[in-house]
Amino acid sequence: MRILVVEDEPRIADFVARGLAENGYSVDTARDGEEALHWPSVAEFDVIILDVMLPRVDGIEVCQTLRRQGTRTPILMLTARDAVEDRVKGLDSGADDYLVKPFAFAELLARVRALCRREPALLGTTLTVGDLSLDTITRHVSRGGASVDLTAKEFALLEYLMRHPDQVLSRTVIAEHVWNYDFDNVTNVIDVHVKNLRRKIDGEYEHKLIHTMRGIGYRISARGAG
Amino acid sequence: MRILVVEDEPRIADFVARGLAENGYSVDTARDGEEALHWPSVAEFDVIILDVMLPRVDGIEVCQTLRRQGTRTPILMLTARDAVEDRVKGLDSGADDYLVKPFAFAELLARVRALCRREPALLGTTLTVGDLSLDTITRHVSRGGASVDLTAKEFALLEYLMRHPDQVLSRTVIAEHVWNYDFDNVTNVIDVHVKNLRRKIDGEYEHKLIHTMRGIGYRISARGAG
DNA sequence: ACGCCTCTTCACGATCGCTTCATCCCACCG
DNA sequence: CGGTGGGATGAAGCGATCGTGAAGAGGCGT
Repeated sequence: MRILVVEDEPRIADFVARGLAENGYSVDTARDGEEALHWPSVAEFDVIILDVMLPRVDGIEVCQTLRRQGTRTPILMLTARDAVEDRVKGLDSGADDYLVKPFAFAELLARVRALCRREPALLGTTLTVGDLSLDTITRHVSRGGASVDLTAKEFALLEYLMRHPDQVLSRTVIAEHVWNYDFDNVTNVIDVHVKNLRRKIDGEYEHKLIHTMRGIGYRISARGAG
Repeated sequence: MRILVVEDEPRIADFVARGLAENGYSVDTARDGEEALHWPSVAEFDVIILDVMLPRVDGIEVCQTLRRQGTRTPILMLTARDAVEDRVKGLDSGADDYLVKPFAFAELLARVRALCRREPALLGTTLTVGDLSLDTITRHVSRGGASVDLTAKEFALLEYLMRHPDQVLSRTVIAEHVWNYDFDNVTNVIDVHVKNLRRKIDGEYEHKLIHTMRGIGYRISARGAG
């Protein structure tokens, strides 16, 4: 899950970025509204966290612009504590939720999770493909009852695949969601991680779940072909 | 449904009590923390609404005392709007939810309803993970019968871990609950305390309970891998 | 005021996993 | 059936992260 944090104050930006990274998100940051709007493929983020008070172009304007461009990415707005108007304006401008500064990180995390959950209508924290299951909160992964332990990147990759089952995901798309922007797409990092994932989850099983679509990308599916 | 409202300001107390009564709740009120604690059979309420700012004994203290006495009644805490520390402290001291003043009555009502629906099994007195047990009231910790003595921070850390077994907890999240809000997240205090906890708890045992999830955080679990 | 205990800080070494690279394998093309 | 290009694989480098010992800072009771 990729998140864009738009925040001018470095301390807060760091605090948020680090916390999110620890919780398995790929994070990019922008220091002002203009930078946010010029961010390449801004639409590819899964969530955008937007401070209202920004130099140059303020958060509400950024939000409006994004919505006008057709971006549907969930936006979480950070507002000053006593500016009720901002909250209203924020929601009116197309934000999905707001959080009043200063806030506890656990609160931010809870709201980000809620916003992520929105897309896949699936309730609960567990993703399932065949006999493979992955709990997004406890980070527990098991296949056919046997638990599997994964590294951070492996988990992020598998989670992304499992959020889009039966769907062919190109390397570019995967890179965009599992890695952050300064990703060097000439390497075969993804291939290597896929290989390691396979060893851990498809390893000894007859019935493979991760499939290669030559020249296109990867697909996770309980069905064999398709 | 019986509700205890603890609030010193008469206007707010009246507003809340009256509104709740109109919605079919039986309401009692206390004007300060001391009165609240001396209320006969305080445990018999279905919900307690507690202002943080109270004369004599403040809300957080009341909350802690109640929990220490083994009261499981859901507590909704009313906090001032800009006091993040209060929110965090409130939740840590055993409150189930909080509401920032000023609030809309409809919101209060919604939260009270949510708390009534909740099963009160949440705050048992002893937490258990494998052969490790921790009593939140007596503050007694033992592993496999042998008692272990911990320092205050170690206890707080272990309690927090044990309240979320099998779950990976990031340092940011741990810091927020075990330390207070102005925590410097560049140090490795958490690591050090984890190390000391391990020495006391996992030390000589073959079967380790505290696991490191590299790049993510820590997890306590009776199962080996997670 | 003193000493003890706990919490915190710091520096350093060990470890782990992400990434890179070279090489091998295989599917699909003509 | 052989060539080609994309994918798989194993190993190794390196940087980030974690564990650890020791020492400083601060609080508490005696």
